[in-house]
Amino acid sequence: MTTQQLTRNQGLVFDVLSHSDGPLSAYSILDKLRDSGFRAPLQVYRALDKLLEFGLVHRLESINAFVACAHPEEDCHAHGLTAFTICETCGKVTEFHDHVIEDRLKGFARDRNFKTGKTTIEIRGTCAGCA
Amino acid sequence: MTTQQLTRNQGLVFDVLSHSDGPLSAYSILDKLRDSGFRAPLQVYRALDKLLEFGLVHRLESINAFVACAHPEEDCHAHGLTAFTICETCGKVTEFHDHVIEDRLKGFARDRNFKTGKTTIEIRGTCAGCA
DNA sequence: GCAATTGATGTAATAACATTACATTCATAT
DNA sequence: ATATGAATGTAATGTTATTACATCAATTGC
Ligand SMILES: [Zn+2]
Ligand SMILES: [Zn+2]
Ligand SMILES: [Zn+2]
Ligand SMILES: [Zn+2]
Repeated sequence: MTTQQLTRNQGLVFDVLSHSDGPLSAYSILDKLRDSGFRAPLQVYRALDKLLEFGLVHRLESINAFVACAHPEEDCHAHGLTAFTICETCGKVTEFHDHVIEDRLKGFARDRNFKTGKTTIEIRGTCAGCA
Repeated sequence: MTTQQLTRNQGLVFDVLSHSDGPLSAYSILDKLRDSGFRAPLQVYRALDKLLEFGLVHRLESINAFVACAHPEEDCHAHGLTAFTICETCGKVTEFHDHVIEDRLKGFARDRNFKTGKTTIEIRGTCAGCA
């Protein structure tokens, strides 16, 4: 999936997210898109659902916010597990992939016959710049 | 912290959570405590804040719910990082601790001078019983 | 062409989750 | 007894997310 074949609403939402320097809530995305004709939360949530599906956007569960993928040109899903650091001071989000952690979690799930769906790894704290 | 020195509201909330077979939202805890005199969400949230602080309860960020710690007699905070599997079918939650993952995340944070606060690891999927 | 299907959109209403603000009560330490 | 800090009661509000229903657009099969 590339950014080319997005619908208008999906493209607008992705554009807002990828030009933001931090994660945004669905409602702040909505506010930024009022001038583009957005009127209701559902317009944002529907676009986000698709962007998440395409791997162009990530949802940060611990702060109820959304962030553009750090490498949307690749298929982020293909990287396997994605983990994040989230600075609680400046909002900066860093995305990373760790195969050791991934294997470890896979092993734990396999040992217990737990069928893994989506996995969340989020570290909240303070980034180097804000320390 | 043991369960002895809890206030009335904290004790009631902990009791509801520890007798539940799955995680509960703050509002469903509230509903279960109406007969005990609870009237407002804040009564639940305040008790939960303390129970989280004491390490008697965990918050599941990805489902906006709370669960009693699997080993409240020990100090769960002392175990370091806590990770969860969450069955999306039956709601069953399993808590586990993995030092390899913990060290790996610590290393990542240290390398980037990221000061770690709270870390969330949650695997949503299907448990063995529901497969 | 034209119905049928599917995916996307617009809009309103509502549900679910969480916090702010302020007054009061309780425990306990001086 | 009184000052302090912790806990509580209550109402109002703020924030996040979904349901329901109507409409529109692109695609497919005939
Ligand atoms: Zn990504
Ligand atoms: Zn920062
Ligand atoms: Zn625990
Ligand atoms: Zn299950």
